[in-house]
Amino acid sequence: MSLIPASLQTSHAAVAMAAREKACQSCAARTLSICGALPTDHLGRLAMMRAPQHLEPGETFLNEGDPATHYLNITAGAVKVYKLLPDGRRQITGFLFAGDLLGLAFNDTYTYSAEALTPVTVCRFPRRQLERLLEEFPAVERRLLAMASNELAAAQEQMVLLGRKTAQERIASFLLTLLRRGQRLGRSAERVKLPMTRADIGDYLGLTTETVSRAFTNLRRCGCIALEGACNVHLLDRDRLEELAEGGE
Amino acid sequence: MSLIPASLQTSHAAVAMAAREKACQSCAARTLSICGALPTDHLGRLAMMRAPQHLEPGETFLNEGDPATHYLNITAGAVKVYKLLPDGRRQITGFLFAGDLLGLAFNDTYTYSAEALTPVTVCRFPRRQLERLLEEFPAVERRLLAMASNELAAAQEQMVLLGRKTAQERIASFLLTLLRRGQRLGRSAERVKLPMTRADIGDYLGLTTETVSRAFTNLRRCGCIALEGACNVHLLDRDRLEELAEGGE
DNA sequence: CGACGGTTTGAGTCCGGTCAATTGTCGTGG
DNA sequence: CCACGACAATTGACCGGACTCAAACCGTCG
Repeated sequence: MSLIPASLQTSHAAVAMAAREKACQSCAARTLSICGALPTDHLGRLAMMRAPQHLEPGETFLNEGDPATHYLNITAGAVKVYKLLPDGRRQITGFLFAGDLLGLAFNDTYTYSAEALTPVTVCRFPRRQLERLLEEFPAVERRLLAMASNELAAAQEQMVLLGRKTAQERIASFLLTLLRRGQRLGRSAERVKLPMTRADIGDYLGLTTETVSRAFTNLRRCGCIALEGACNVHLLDRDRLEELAEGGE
Repeated sequence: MSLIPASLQTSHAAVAMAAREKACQSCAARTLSICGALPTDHLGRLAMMRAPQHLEPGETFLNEGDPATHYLNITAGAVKVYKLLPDGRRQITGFLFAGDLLGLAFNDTYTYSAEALTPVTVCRFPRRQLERLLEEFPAVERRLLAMASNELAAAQEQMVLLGRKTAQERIASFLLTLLRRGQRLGRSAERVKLPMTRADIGDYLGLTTETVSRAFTNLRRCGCIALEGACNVHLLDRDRLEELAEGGE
């Protein structure tokens, strides 16, 4: 069964269409996280608004201060979202992965920049069109509200981390958050992949590269984790890590 | 013109009704911030769901971990919202004032506690009822989504503060945020009232009481602010304060 | 292989935390 | 009206965790 509306199926050359359909089916599948119970044909319509866009690691595809014209749905890869101070200090406000939506927090302009960490695919939804869709399907709006609520709760958790936790606790919390997220997507229960650099982790946790590295070393020495290269973390003692993350002893 | 639906007007004793109507009219007026363009009679219905509730300073009226049964609209006074770590470290995630809504970030249980800073009035809206109303009036939902978006943007700004700013910059930012908020409510453009203690400010900005106090003293010495008692701040040099807040020199 | 970027480790410094004492503020009651 | 007590705010002295600067190490890729 095709997800593409009939009206579109006949309006393009068959070859281009086939490629496009393939791409957009996967886009549509990922887009489920936004659409919830949206009828299939409209889901297809949403996914068809734009062809997915591919980005290389290091590409900045969204700039703080630019007019906020699109919602972006990450359909593959990992992304960092950050804000800068005039003197160059940087705070990463979040890492996004497949299924995440970018554009929930906005005004007239984007209030953050976004950069690909790995090869990334995104679907760009023009604000106007999506908003028109919202009027038609309140269920989508409900879904967006729920997502925004979750983001808010996560942001508040991050405030606790940034305001009150030690370096050690921050790293432990960070690893556990990534682990939980991975588990929800059906990944391993004890292995975490870090697609970002130590500097990125530092900018996310309010630390420096060096402090991040030292904290990893400590966790390794105390037997909580094992590092397999710099980017693969094996969580050996999750319970202990949970304690450390909340300041238990 | 009464805001109370006719069905309710006849279902209670006249005397009780009069008092209740008076209380709820003011509640309804404040509730505008949620309802936007909601038809008047339904706005009244929303406001009537519960009589406003009065709270004394220091009263905790919402506990992290309790089942999330209500949305709360602050109609008067000031409130602090916070999260605790097991060992008692505290992070205040926000200060709320008249017109603010509590309950946007939730799951099954509240993820934060809330305590009155001053005498406070709140309107409690049962989740279920409000959600039923949302289905009837998508405009309200749109409004909630917009509020959540703003909260998210503010939360991200706070992450920059907590992760990357110095004590001095945090205090300057804090004062300016309060000032802007006050201005939007039609208050003075150069005076800020602080209904919270230095310890509260510290727990909001990720600092200690002492550091907060020292930062105020510095700002006073460099001529940016004047303190009139501990709770009234006169912003003498707003431009300089803006520079300090963003790390300009 | 060597070059380059990222990571780890070490040595020393500093901002903000801790502990302690003093001052200020406000409400109460003599 | 002032004295008192309680609590908040300020100030000072010292300390320590995270930052800074610098060097060594590692893995990847040409």
